[in-house]
Amino acid sequence: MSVSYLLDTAMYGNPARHLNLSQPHLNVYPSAPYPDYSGYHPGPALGNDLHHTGSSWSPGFGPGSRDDWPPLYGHGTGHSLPANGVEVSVLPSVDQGLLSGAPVDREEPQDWMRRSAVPTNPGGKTRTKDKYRVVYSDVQRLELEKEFHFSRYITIRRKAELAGTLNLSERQVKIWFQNRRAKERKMNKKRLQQVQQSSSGLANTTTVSSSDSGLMTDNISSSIKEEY
DNA sequence: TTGTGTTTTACGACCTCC
DNA sequence: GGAGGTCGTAAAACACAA
Repeated sequence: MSVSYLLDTAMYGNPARHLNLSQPHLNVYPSAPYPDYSGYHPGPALGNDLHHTGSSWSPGFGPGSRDDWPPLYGHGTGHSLPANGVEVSVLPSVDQGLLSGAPVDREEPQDWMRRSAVPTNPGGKTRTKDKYRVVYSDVQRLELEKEFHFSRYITIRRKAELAGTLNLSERQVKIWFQNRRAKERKMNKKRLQQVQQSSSGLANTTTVSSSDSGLMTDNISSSIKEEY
């Protein structure tokens, strides 16, 4: 099980999300599954709880060191994880049907506990040798991907909502979107190069004018856009 | 195992816009 | 000047072949 599976089966099969939100990006779900979401391959140990990442932060990573870090990172959120490692109730604005209806793999409690090894961060720095970065949970990434599908650029309001919902800081959400756009550009570039390589092979046998090749590039670009 | 390549968070530098 | 954008990069996390 992976997020991509969830995106394919649950996310796109349930386009009626955010209907209760005043979001400008409506009716933007593509009919086809998102083709570029291929990266992330969580292993069986990856869970769907929203807390294992948060609990993996030492108090030094909490609000004391970063203003915009959610209280989650300071521990003591008061949440108790159920046996299946998922606490859906922490996603009040998230599509509950998605979370409850999709056949999500549940990791064993010992898995998220194992991944929640709490580092110490006496210096209070953002990056330390102990914990350079956290790994977002499946649910967090799924919701971020869903939002990214809605819009490549998240609004301030939606960013705040998502941050609160996913127990991430707004900064984390912002950076996630930046990284996600970078990933998309990288994939588009790669795809374009592949197509151009194959088309250059054709150019050896058939003469293609420069204007035609430019048109082909435009077509490729438009086709890529249409995929979103 | 382990070595290696890829992906995922996170940041700094720099730029643009308001 | 602050917020947020891209670009480049560091390093952890992960996948996988040998």
